[in-house]
Amino acid sequence: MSTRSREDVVEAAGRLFASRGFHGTSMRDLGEELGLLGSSLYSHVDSKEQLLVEIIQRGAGMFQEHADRVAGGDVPPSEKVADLVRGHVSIITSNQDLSATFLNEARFLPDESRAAIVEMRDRYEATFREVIASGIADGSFREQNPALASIMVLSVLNALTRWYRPSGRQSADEIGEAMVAFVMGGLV
Amino acid sequence: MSTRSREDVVEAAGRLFASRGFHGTSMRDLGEELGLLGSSLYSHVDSKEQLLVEIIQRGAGMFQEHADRVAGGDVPPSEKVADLVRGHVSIITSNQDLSATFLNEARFLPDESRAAIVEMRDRYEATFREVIASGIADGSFREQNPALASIMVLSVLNALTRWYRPSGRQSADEIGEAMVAFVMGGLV
DNA sequence: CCCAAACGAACGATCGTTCGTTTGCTCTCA
DNA sequence: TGAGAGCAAACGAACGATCGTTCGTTTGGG
Repeated sequence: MSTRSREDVVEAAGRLFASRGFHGTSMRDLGEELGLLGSSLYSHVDSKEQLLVEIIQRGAGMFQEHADRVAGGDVPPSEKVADLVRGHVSIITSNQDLSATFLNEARFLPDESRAAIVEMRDRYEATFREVIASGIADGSFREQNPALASIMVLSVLNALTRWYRPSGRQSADEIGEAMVAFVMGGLV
Repeated sequence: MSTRSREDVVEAAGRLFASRGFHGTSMRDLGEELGLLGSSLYSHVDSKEQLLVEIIQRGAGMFQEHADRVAGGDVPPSEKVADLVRGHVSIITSNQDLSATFLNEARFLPDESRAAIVEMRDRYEATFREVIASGIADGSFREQNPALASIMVLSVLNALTRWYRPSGRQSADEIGEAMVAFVMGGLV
């Protein structure tokens, strides 16, 4: 029997936390997923909480980088919104467990790490809000509350973690384009 | 010290399941919320699982009735979509804990009751899908995949359980109208 | 005085985690 | 080439805590 890496453990934890929830997953469950005893996981990891923190930090980091890249670009606001949507869909569809755990289990983080994650999430949402506000200012979008608009856009995107299956009828790209169309229509 | 009713227990359970999750809430937590010991809850309730089943069945029932009422109405599809949206927003904003538990914790139901709930949820989504399909057929909405469109609409609505606070800046009605506008724009 | 409600001790199961031991691969050197 | 040392990985028993739940007892309002 071959040996597992720390990365294997993190990946399996992401899978189980995403499908059964953090509190619904025991270390023995996680061990079984890897063909190990629960106690053997402590050769790779300090604690169950550390696993949650690490997974969620990775998730938050992916979205953060994406938002910063798009926000820094030199294109009109409506195009930035489309890019934000496409990138968000791409991140979720190609990192489903990480994204689902980040979006659904962050409330179970220990206090110290939760604050940092909440701040990253707020910054991410602020990027959407500001881009939408610019689009309203330059007339690309109709007059509306940018905070509420950004929440609705993110709602469409984040729900992907709940229903997307790679084996589904439409490809990730097709879904991305459908979401761009829906969101742009909702904003104009 | 006054006495608690079974209804008090169900309501408190909805509140805790919504905020801490089913597996994150112990019977002793729930007792404490009511000023009781965990064991005292069994004067009102058979099991923790029964509480989850009852809360989720109530939630599912509310959405079900709403969809059936709107679907049976004699108005054009685009108006039905607006009514579906308004009613959905109203249900969530006035039954937040019930809705959140229904939408987020249904995966932890015991197998027997989960099947029935999944079927109700599928029927509810089918109502949205069929109304949207009618709207496409009569030219109110642009050509598009009705299944994907209904998922996106419901994504906007269901995310309400995650961010709506009665003390927030906009009233439930204002949010409802903003969502009608966003969704109708996304569909046309 | 009755009876539902609440108590509080206790049950077996499972939780996250620790720790001494065993396993089996890799590297070294005769 | 092969014996053996070193070491990370995995084991498995065990820890105290907490889980959902049971049950005999106490309590207090109608």
